[in-house]
Amino acid sequence: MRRDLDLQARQILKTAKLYCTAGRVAVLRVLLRADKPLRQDQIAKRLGKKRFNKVTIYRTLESLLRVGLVHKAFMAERAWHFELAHNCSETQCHPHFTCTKCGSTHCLTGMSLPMVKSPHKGFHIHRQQTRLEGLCPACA
Amino acid sequence: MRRDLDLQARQILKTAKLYCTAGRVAVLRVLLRADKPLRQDQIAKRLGKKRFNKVTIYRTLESLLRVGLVHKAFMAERAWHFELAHNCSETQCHPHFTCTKCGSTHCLTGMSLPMVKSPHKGFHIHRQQTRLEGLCPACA
DNA sequence: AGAAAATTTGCAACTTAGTTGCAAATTCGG
DNA sequence: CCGAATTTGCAACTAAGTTGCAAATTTTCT
Ligand SMILES: [Mn+2]
Ligand SMILES: [Mn+2]
Ligand SMILES: [Zn+2]
Ligand SMILES: [Zn+2]
Repeated sequence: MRRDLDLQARQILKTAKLYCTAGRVAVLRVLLRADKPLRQDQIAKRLGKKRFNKVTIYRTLESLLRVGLVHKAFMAERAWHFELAHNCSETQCHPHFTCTKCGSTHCLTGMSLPMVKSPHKGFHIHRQQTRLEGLCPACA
Repeated sequence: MRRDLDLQARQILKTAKLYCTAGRVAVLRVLLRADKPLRQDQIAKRLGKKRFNKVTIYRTLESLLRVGLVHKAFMAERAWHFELAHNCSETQCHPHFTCTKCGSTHCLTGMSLPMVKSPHKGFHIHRQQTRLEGLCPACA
């Protein structure tokens, strides 16, 4: 049902009041299907036939970020990782688990951690993000 | 008491069985005095008179990382940030707070969050790291 | 539909963080 | 002080991300 995905992407873009362009639809489709945060080069690869300039991909992600559809996820690597924000609440993104052995990363959606409460006077915490390290099922 | 700091750095290096070189002592001194994670260029600046090649600084940090004296802290920026690991437990580094208004980052040492427990079967969590966003006392 | 306005795209050139190979310099252990 | 082990600086390189601008596309207006 890729037609479905396409329609979904277009609908999302329309709702966000973003121009519905080929690039945006394609990138959004990739992100809708992704199960973990992706780098721009990974997104490019998954675009397959539909090639876009990397600048375009970055700018597309930027626009999706701007309207809050996408988050930059917090990885230990050099490059940025992007993912849809739809598994995140107002105050926290779901935790990400990275296996220290095989390097794979998993989104731990569905678990919400207790919100940290400000310990030092005067700090107002709006959002929190947690990264976990350890061994994944395959490596344990 | 900069002589003190120097001696402390040398002692630390000796204990870690690392060659006690000018570069390492200098970088370690900077980190010992730092109150937040620093990028290599920030470290370089703080070295002041004592100039070192940036490659040397990166390699120095690498060696400190190798023996666990230093951590890469988790920032939303492009460049890596380093800090001493002495405010971290075996299972978690202290949380870092970044102000969304002024951009300043604060180490929230002294608060230990409850360790996340693995929700999905098979995941073994060894370490966790938390990043907080909000308004700092000055900006609130 | 057709035209004008607004936005996005590709390209090429650029910036910056971090890496690598290698020869010269430094550190350490005896 | 000597020799082996390690670190350093340099120069060249890689890779991620950015910028300006003209051409192409999408949307809006009539
Ligand atoms: Mn995720
Ligand atoms: Mn810290
Ligand atoms: Zn694994
Ligand atoms: Zn602030």
